[in-house]
Amino acid sequence: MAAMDLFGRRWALRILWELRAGPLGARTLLARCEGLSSSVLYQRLRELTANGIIAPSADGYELTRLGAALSHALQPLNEWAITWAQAQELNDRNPAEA
Amino acid sequence: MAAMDLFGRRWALRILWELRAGPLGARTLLARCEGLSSSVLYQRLRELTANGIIAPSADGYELTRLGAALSHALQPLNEWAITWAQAQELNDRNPAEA
DNA sequence: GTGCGTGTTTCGAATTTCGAAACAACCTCA
DNA sequence: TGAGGTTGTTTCGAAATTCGAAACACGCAC
Repeated sequence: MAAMDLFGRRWALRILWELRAGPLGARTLLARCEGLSSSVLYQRLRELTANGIIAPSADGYELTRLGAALSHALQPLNEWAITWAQAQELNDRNPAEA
Repeated sequence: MAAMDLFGRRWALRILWELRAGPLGARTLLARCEGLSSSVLYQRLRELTANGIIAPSADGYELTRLGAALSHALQPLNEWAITWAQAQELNDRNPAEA
């Protein structure tokens, strides 16, 4: 349940998503997440670090072993999101068949 | 990306989690999610309904076909959370080997 | 030293969430 | 009929979170 609390915070999932391919610096993360403010970014970075999911490295922040496993666990969610987006498009075009 | 926005809201994932086994009424959801306030619950229920993930039924709120697929997609995340919780326990007991 | 690119913190304003109370609709039992 | 219980839902002020922009610190090239 603690996981739901951790990820039920704005930008937490998104930050993990951006880090899945490799380490990124703080300002790069800010640039990639449009609408994310630096104050919240550093709050999330602290939380994720404290929970052993990411860690600071020479190239910025990177996923730990746990974080990498999480990234894999998030893959099905990503695939679902794609089919979900398609369903949304259909609904927008033809709201009748809800 | 819209999915991250939807789930990056407090209690959204938890509500889905509680509905995975079958329909639940609003007051039951409130009882199961300690700390969730009714105002936020109904906000989430509206959002999830608008996005075609849940739907009101005779027995309360239930997952739609899309919602059920999402529930499956969340399974790996749940498994990860278990190993994560174990790692957290270890760290609490022996913070040295971070 | 000056200028630039980072990492990070600070702070007031805007938004979100909490918490509790309330209203409405139903059902049951006298 | 109506008094009491259960559930669904809305409202509203207070507390917490997030935004947005500015600032400080540090290293590096010129």
